[in-house]
Amino acid sequence: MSKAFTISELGRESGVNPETIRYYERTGLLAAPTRASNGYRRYDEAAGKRLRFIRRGRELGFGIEEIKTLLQLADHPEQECREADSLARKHLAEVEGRIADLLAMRDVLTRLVGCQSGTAEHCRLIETLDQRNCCADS
Amino acid sequence: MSKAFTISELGRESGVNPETIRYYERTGLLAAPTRASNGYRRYDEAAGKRLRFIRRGRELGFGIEEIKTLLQLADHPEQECREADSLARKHLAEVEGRIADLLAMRDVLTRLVGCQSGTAEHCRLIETLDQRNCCADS
DNA sequence: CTGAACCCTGTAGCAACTACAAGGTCAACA
DNA sequence: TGTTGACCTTGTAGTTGCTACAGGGTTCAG
Repeated sequence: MSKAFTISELGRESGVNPETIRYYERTGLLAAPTRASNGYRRYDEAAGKRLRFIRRGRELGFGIEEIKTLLQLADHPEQECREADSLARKHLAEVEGRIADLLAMRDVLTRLVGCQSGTAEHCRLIETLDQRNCCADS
Repeated sequence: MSKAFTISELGRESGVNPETIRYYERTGLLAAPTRASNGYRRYDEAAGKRLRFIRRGRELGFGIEEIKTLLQLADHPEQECREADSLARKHLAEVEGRIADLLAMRDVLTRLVGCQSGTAEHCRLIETLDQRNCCADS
């Protein structure tokens, strides 16, 4: 009925490389598929859908364990989605924290690049690392 | 002449934990110090300065190998600082790339949180992961 | 003299892959 | 028919920057 894929076909179709697919199987994120008579993995459309779910979750920065939870929720539509929402909130807070850290780095780095000093002697970057309190707000 | 520190004193003084200091020594980032008669590492002020340099570099997001290069430059003030500058630029570009990725994640997540659907059936997050092309610009 | 708080080395774990090595399978082409 | 090349399999080790032991030695205070 539904088309069967080899691991590399599944990979191409869902944008995940085959080694990563095997890794997801090892870690229990993706169920082990049936095997062809030669031992090759055979995937169906449902596996593709699941893998795309995983890829999108990764693109949003969710970790493997978080995605496992989300997959469980997706499999049980009658469950409350409060858990998914709190997971998303928690994750959003982390993302915002990382953004803040990176913005602080960017600000300092922006001030440091474009140094015209010929030698490292008075290089802005080196001086900053060497003695100044580069991240102070004073 | 200059005060000697144990590894934990050095750690407290420079804000790096002792296990990390040993790790930096193993990877060649921090030179192996002299040893006391009991085999304990003995650090001097110079080591503290070097370690603070490393910590600041890490706070700016530089990798270990990059910091090794920067330390080399700091040790040779007569060298051209062009290398430091190009390293900083390259790193800044990476930081900006990561910021862009995280901002995109944040935008999507912001739209997804606060889902009021009682069940996972129509949960915004689950639906997004499940079938929608969450990152499309269409 | 006993216990806490250090120190040492070496190894293993984390996240999320990625990259082999060493072999088996299969389809196409000469 | 042979052989080439692209796939598939498993298992293991590497990546980055630490962190966390285990299993021992040392030092110091009470």
